[in-house]
Amino acid sequence: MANIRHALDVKRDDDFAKWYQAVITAADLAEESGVRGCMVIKPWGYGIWERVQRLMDDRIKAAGIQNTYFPLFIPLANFEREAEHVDGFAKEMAVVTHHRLIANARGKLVPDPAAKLEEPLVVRPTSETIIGDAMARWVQSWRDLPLKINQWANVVRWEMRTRMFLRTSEFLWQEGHTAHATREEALEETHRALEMYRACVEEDLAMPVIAGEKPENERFPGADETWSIEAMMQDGKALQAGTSHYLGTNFSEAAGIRYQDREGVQQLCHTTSWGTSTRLIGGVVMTHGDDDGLRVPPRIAPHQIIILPMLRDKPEDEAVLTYCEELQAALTGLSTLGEPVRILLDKTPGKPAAKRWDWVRKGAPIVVEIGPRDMENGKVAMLRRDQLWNAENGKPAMQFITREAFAEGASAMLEAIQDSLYQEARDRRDTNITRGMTDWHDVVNFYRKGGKFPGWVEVQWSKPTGAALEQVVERLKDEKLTIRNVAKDGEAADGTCIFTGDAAVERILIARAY
RNA sequence: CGGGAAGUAGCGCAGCCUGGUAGCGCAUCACACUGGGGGUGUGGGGGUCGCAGGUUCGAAUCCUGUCUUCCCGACCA
Repeated sequence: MANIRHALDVKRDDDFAKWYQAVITAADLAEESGVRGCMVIKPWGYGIWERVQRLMDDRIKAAGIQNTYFPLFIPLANFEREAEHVDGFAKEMAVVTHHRLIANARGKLVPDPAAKLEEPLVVRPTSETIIGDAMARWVQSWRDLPLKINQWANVVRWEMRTRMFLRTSEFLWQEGHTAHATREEALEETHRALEMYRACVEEDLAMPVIAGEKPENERFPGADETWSIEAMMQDGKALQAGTSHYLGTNFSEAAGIRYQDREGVQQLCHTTSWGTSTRLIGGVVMTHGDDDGLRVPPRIAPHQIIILPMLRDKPEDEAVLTYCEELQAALTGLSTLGEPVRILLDKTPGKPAAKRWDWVRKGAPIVVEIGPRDMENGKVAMLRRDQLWNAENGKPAMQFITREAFAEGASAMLEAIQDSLYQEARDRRDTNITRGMTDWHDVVNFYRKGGKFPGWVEVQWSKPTGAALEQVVERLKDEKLTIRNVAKDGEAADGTCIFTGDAAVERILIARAY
């Protein structure tokens, strides 16, 4: 195989964490802000987020859920009403205690002691408690149910250790909140949201996931059930890509969300909440990125086709540009993956070759380069991001095809790229879930000598609770392992528990995780 | 929050030990050459050395504090 000069100087195999940072910089997704754990999301990164938002929002609305907006600040007292919830979040909340600054003796601005808030305000880490208040006001009768709302917002969680996109102090997300008359209805909604996430992440982000229920110790604070979608990153670790919670009547009791049923009796609502965040972008990087930067699945690419005129400050430039504009016109109005194709004619000044590598690093699905000779021959030079290299000569696998043929095939090609990115990720995941281990020592050895890509292990267990579960969690923790979830469509248990030796009741996925 | 490392030009780094007011590669700018393509040459531009104090005639360099980042833990949708 020929020597390839990759667009990044860090390789995934050499240092995955460093590579991840390099992709974010090279693809111009985001940068550090100087504020602890907070990032600036740059146009290409935010453009991808806007696509994710758009596709997710369409699905949310299609499910009959309405968007709302609730305040950033939540009275501290709201959190005190649900014991488990406050336990879960107390250690990571940003609190506003003053509303004015004043210059001190040294001329420094400090919070004005006279402007101390009677009751501190918490910067929302999640909005169950304030939305619960609204639900209590809005729900009176069985006729008001179900109540289904969503909001797109920023939230703040004061994490000890942050990582761009994966765990930032402030992040962007959507949080859905619903209230129902019955447990059955609320559970149905919990599963509907989970399935919506699975579909969006697999179909739109081309990121295969396992949907399933979290064990008791991994539940959202205050939830009766927590379900998640888990994705396998290219280093074999798991990323929780979305969660959906059945909250029982816990938050209804805390906030007084009650309705009068048909018999005139007061009943507590059953509520749900579910969320996905900008963490998904980190997942896209670690799922589809390669040694040349990012590869953006066409459905979430802000631009799917980049037309790059090879301008050289020569008289024929104008004709080349016209030829490019004709191509753009021929492509405009084409539909791909159910939407109008998104094309960018990149006329920005700069050396064409340098611009090409910028787009490669950003991960635009298709780049077409057009120079004077292409124009003469009626052709385009096309580069597919998912088939970047010619392995024989180590050069970019440029394809020269007629402009008409490109325009005709562009839509199908984008669909093929979307599909191939998904298939590649799914194959990697499927071949890296190891099943059938029945002895805990085998799992320990597997991860201790597992090399760079141990992947996940599926084992059977007896679903212990309480202290017995704590023991299991400790054993896992010693190996830096976590239980991801119990796959919803997984096989039934038919053996013994790998931890206790009792009869197994279900199969769990074990992995190292982000 | 504990242990470790680091912060010097857009990116990656050297200089620090043995204080004497900054340097390299890539990127960038100008010009020339080149022209199926991340090219070549010449010449430029850009940095209050994270921030704040201190020691000193003099601090990127030594000391203290602080903020930020990365790695390992603990914690964590």
